[in-house]
Amino acid sequence: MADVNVSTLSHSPKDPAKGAGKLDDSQGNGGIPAVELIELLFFAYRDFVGDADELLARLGFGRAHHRVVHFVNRHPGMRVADLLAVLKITKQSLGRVLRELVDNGYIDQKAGATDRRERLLYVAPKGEELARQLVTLQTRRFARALNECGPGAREQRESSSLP
Amino acid sequence: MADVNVSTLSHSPKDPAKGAGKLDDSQGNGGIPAVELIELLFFAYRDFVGDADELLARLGFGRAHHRVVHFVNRHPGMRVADLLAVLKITKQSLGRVLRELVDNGYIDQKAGATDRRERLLYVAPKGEELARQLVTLQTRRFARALNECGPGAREQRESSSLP
DNA sequence: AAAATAAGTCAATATGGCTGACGTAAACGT
DNA sequence: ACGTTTACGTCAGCCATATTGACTTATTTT
Repeated sequence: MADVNVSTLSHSPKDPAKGAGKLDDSQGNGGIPAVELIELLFFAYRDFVGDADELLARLGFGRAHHRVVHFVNRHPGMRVADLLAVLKITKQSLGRVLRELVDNGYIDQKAGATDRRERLLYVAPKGEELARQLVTLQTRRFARALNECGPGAREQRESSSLP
Repeated sequence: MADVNVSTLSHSPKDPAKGAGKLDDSQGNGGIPAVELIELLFFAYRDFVGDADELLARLGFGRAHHRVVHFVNRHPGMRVADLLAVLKITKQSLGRVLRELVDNGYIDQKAGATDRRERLLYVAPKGEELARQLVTLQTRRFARALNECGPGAREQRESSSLP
């Protein structure tokens, strides 16, 4: 499950990067074609989030719950509006997820001190523990990914996994 | 729409990184806490894919179509099985998306030369043009993101957008 | 000839987004 | 003090994308 692979497809007659355009290297990315960065981001996100998915599924949660727990853990006392702005989803979408987390004791809500319309969000102990486990999982994957990106990683990648 | 922001939330009483664990720095990530990398990946993916979504929506397509066009463009002649392995979805999920792309003339299928059960995938001219446009969009965003990550970017980020 | 493989398909289901409409409580403005 | 705005919640319905399971068709392998 660790295959952040890009280049080794069994049947690839021609391949040569096509007219894809490179990034202006003045910013210091090592002249990597943009297309490769794009793919890298796709694979990173796919694998990265996959690990956590398994743990979450056992609790009956999904990625949406993950994101909420994560950000509330990182920014205790944030308002619902803040969370909406960060996630860039609608309040209706958030609503379901947030309610489940509150009902199951992962997130606590408190009315704001100065403005009592606000519902400030905090992780309950249960939620903090979950956040910790998720971060651990993802940190491990990051460590593995960075290992593979060390010196000589490129050659390694060229000749690994996939079909 | 360029806000890859993390740290500036209006109501954040306490914040101090909590017990999150840093990556072993032996791999040369600048000692950035893992949690920040995790968030960075989330924001990157969210914004990154958002640009393309608009263009795709106008064609009646979604992210799934994007991924297919992208990978087929990158690896012409790949088999359906290869695509499934790369995307890590089921053939039923791929089926619908692929059919739409073929029906609308973005993707061509040819029976394999040696094994005629295989349906080798190629982008049609229409598909190549779409892929080109999408890469251009994403490359632009990458360029912008890298700009913001240049020297001094950290301080900039601390004092920008969000609510 | 039989078995395995590549692909396609039907059907049912779940998740996580969305829009639109509406309700409630609290704060703000004039 | 009253009307407006804000923060949040919720009902209802829609859509895109993913899932599992069962089955078909063609073709290759054994």
